[in-house]
Amino acid sequence: MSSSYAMVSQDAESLALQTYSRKEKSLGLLVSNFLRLYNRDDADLIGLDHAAGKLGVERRRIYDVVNILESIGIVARKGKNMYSWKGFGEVPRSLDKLKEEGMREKLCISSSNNSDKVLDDVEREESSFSLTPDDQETSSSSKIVSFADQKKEKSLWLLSQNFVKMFLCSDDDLITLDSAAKALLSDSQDPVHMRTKVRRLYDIANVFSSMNLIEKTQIPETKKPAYRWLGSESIAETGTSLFNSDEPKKRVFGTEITNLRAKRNKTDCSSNGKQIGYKKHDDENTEQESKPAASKYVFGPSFPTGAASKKNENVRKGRLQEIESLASTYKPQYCNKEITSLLGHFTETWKRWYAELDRK
DNA sequence: CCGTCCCGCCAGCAT
DNA sequence: ATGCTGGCGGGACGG
Repeated sequence: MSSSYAMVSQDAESLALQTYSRKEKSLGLLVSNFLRLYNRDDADLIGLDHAAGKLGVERRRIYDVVNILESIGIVARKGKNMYSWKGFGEVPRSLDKLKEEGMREKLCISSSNNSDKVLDDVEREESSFSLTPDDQETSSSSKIVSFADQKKEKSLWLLSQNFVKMFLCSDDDLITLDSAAKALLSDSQDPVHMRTKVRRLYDIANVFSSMNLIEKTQIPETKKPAYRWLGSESIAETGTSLFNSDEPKKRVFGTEITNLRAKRNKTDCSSNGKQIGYKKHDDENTEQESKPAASKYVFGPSFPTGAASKKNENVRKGRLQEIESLASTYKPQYCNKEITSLLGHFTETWKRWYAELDRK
């Protein structure tokens, strides 16, 4: 049935498929793009749908990003579907607070030691920031007395903060996700819970890594992967690196890629009734592959949204369009050093893909 | 084989 | 009921 597709691009298709890498859709990458998207000027509000569309990912992923970023004050929830951009400048403040809290709670863990039962958890008190001046709220119903917060006991937001606290309060700057999970689970080392916790920690660690807040390394002896705290200076770097450029022309990123418009539909992408109306500029690619650095925006979703792993995929040959959109997406103009290096490995894939394109 | 971790189901709460 | 959130863990991917 869905096999023979007399098309020369058939090979390109498979190549694209084999070129595809999970890394292209990693949370870390998503966050990088997210940050880049909203760090411009005093970016104001962040609409979840807007972000999802712009970044080419499903809504669900935006929640992950936003929850983690909120844990260190980069964004703040404004309301339904809406977050506000606070910026990196807010991070040091948040970190200080977190450190203070952490010290107070003495939630730090020790490196591989029988832990004393630390009844961490959150108390039903506190947790009311409400700071954030400006806020033109109608000054009414703005005090969430925070009751029944038992739900967020497991929130990514809290986990993220606790993870940060560990770095801020621990004497040892190398922390493994296992130790973190163990510490955050108090003591019950139930393998199942541990596993789940670690899974979440991976997400958080990836996000912070992509922000250069922490760095992945490994413990000299054990060789076990661990994370090292880098601090907010690194973040500042990321944030200030584009202090001048601002936007030469308000031409944001034409990332209109296969936007999964439908809410939570699943599988296949049926009709992508969108013709990618990319900016203008010819930029017919075919030579940018010689410039590894400055890889800018990374496309989020893989081409055939669901064809990659689902069964009922109908090979659409609308790839051409996507290719074009991707080409227009690639705009070598911003050169963030750290991000560039961060995306170094990714750039390879990028280039290879272009090479393939060219061949075709 | 195992460390990572993407994906999206679906429970809970809000509207 | 519809829509927004976001735990949670199956199982695919990469080394």
